[in-house]
This record gives sequence, C-alpha cells and structure tokens, in this order.
Amino acid sequence: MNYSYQREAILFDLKGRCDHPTAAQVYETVKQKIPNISLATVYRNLTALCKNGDAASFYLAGTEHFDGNVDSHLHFSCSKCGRIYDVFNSFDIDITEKTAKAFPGAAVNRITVIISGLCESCNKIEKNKN
Amino acid sequence: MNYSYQREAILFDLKGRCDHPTAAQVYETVKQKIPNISLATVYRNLTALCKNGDAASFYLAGTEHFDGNVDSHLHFSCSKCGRIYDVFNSFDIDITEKTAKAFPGAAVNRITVIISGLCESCNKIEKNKN
DNA sequence: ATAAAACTGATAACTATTATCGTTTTTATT
DNA sequence: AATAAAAACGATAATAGTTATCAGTTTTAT
Repeated sequence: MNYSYQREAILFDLKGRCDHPTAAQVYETVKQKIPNISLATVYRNLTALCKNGDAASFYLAGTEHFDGNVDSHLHFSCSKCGRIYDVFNSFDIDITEKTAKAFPGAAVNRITVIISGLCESCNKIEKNKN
Repeated sequence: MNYSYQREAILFDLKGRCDHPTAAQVYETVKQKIPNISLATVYRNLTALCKNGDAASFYLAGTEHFDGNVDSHLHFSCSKCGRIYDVFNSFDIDITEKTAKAFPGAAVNRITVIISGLCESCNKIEKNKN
C-alpha cells in the first residue's frame, strides 16, 4: 500500500472524532481540508483502513459506520437521537472465549454488539411526557 | 392490521426455515406458492411482522436478514460459506441487565450480537490447506 | 529520469429498500 | 347480501448507500 495524502487525512479525521460517522459524514468534513476529494476515495480508503486494522466498522440499519477506535468495545445506539455511544466492555466475560466454547472447531474473528434503546437524555424526555 | 393471504404465507415461510433469509430470498420461495406476489409486498409484510413482534431482523453487511425465531439468541456468521447459525444464549450473564448497569438512566430495547468467523466445516477446510 | 504500481476524481452501475399509485381485498355495518 | 371505508395489493419509480470503471495523476523503487 502506497502513501496517499487523502488516506492520511481520512484516518486523521476518523481518529479525531468519536461519533462513528458514515462514509458520507467523513467525506463532508475531509472536504473542508481537501475540497476536490471524491466520495469514492473516502469509501475506498475507509474500506482499506478497516482491512488494514487501522479502523473498524459496523452496520446500523443498512448503513456502514466507521470507528477510529479499534480496541474491543460495544456500541449503544439511541433510536431517538441517533447518537452512537461507546460501551467500554464492562462485561465480566470474554465473549470471544465463550463463543469459541459454544462453537467448537469454529474460528471466531470478530464480535459485533449493538445495543439499541433510548439514551439517558432521550429517556428522561420520554419519561417527562407522562 | 387486516388479514392478508400474502402475509400469512410470508410468515409461514419464515417460521419454517432457519437460514435467516433476506427479503429477496423469502420472495423467491413464497413466489412458488403465490406466483404473482410482489417483492414490495414481501418487504412491507416482513417489516410489519417485525414491528408486530412476530419476526425479527438484523443487518449483515448492509443487508437485512429476517428471523422467524423471536426468542433471544445470537448469530454466528461464517465469512466463507455465508451461512448464519443460531447461537442459543449460552452466556452466563444477561447482557441486557449488564448494559442497563453500564448505562444508568438509559432504556435498553434490543441487543444484537453478531459473531463472525469461519464455521466448523469451513475452518476444517482452511486448516487442511497447510 | 523513468517506469511500474498504486491511487485519484468523476461518474456510471448496482443492490437493497422505500414510496407512489391505481386496483383489489378485507372488514364492519347496514 | 349490499356497501363503504380501511387496509393491502402489484407494478414500478425513486432513493440511498455502495462498488466498479476508467483515464489521468501521484507515489515508489530503480
């Protein structure tokens, strides 16, 4: 893989935010720095960065979201405000290990956990409606 | 919600299989029974059935997969053969409960867990390559 | 300096899904 | 049974997200 100014800018942008952006959202911000960058370049590089282990991604309702944090963690998605929060693995078990036990002979590569519901602030608003 | 012959056939098909089909796959099989059924009808009804609690769905690589089994369970997706296996919750913790603790004040509605890797048979083939 | 490989922007193509609309079916009421 | 409103239908257009193509540019190794 060769160096590219565009890829560097994309990774820099992704690493500097924690909102789990879509490709289109990364495109919008990187465009401020590189006005003539193409959306295809953003897609290409986000995919390459994930493949390379520099980024991660997960799907939410059919749309891919990217994450500059490649450390194992879960995601909480609020169905009202749409925000995606990190959930730093507070679980007292190693899901990967347990899964390997449940599937003897299989190779576990990745575990995606998406918790959905109402975040604290949206839930508070919801409760006040009564 | 009124009765519809198409919806009944769609739910019957979904309940009778365990391969977590996409809308297009349900369409293909239901078409054998109702040749003039529309793909839009399949989408409409799968969505309605999920909303109604008679079915469930999750996204895999941008595509929605449907599940006639609405009991809590996880999914193992093989990256080679594409098959999706059910993982009946052998974990000794209640993820929902733990999540609620990690997010005090939030309301947890649903937890989607997708484990990806190589299933036992594909992993065996992979190992024999050496 | 040069040539191959990798990467780019622009855009066409594709896949999955949703929206629209005129027609048909279902359901409740006469 | 007739009827009218609501719900659902099939066909298909529209949309969203993503991937593929391709000619031109940048990077890298020599």
